Amino acid sequence: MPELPEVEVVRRGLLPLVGAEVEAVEVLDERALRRHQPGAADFEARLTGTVLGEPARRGKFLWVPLARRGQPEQDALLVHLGMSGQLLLDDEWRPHRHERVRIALDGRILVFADQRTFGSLALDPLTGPAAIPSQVAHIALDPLDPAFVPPAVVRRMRARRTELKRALLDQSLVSGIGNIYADEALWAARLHPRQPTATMSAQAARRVLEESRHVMERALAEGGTSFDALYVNVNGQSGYFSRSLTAYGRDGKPCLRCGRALVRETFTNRSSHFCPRCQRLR
DNA sequence: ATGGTGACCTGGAGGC
DNA sequence: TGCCTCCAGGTCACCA
Repeated sequence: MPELPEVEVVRRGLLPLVGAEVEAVEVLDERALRRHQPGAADFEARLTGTVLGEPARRGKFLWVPLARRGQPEQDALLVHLGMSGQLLLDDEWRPHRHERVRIALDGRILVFADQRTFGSLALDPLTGPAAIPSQVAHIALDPLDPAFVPPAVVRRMRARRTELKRALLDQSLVSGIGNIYADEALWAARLHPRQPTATMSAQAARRVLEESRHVMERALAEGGTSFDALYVNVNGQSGYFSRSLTAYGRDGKPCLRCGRALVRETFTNRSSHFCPRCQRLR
């Protein structure tokens, strides 16, 4: 499932396309444009003829600024991979399972494929001094962003009256963390997923943010995580990182620190995997 | 402000 | 073998 590291791998895979001009766009499944209200015809018409700028990312959102010849960048091609989205870059077109959108640029083909169709492309205006797509404006900085300031996030986190895992998954507090890396970071920081944020120490809050950054940096170094081969990076090569997981999906297996069997609990419609001995409520 | 739930989807796994 | 139900995930809308 694409979380921050996987999205960053895709962003890097798009770098060779900077300066490429979009020659043709074909939307094969309009559900891939759920974030683009005006619809497929508008998307195809407005994307065609643009020149790609340098891809950027915040959290799990990825975007490519678009320029028209002689005009400044005002819009971006926004990409959210959702659960199963892939961007595939090929020298020639070949059919692909779950293919939703095809973009031809400078002799190459960029394919957006997405089995579960939770992902979406969109054309979105760049807004504000930071030139962020409007749909990303409410998304907080992620732990890998150079502008990420841990003490500020610690303050905001402890001011909330909610549970820690809920806070980690709240993209308006800190972005890029999904269910997998949340469980990994909580295990590494020895914190219980249902720890109330209001009663945790500032030190504990700093620790879990640090571990979030660390686990995602490590995943990035290994090329991203994948579980069911749905996730493929921009060149069609599968990233596979699951052997490095210490908590997620390991319920019933021994904790790698203390040996106690990890447990799985469901809340907020999600599974949490944690060690009942190492990760106590405080 | 916060929590809870459902909607959006597909296909793999497991039960019978 | 086949049919059925359940489950996974991220985001957002909506209601309490």
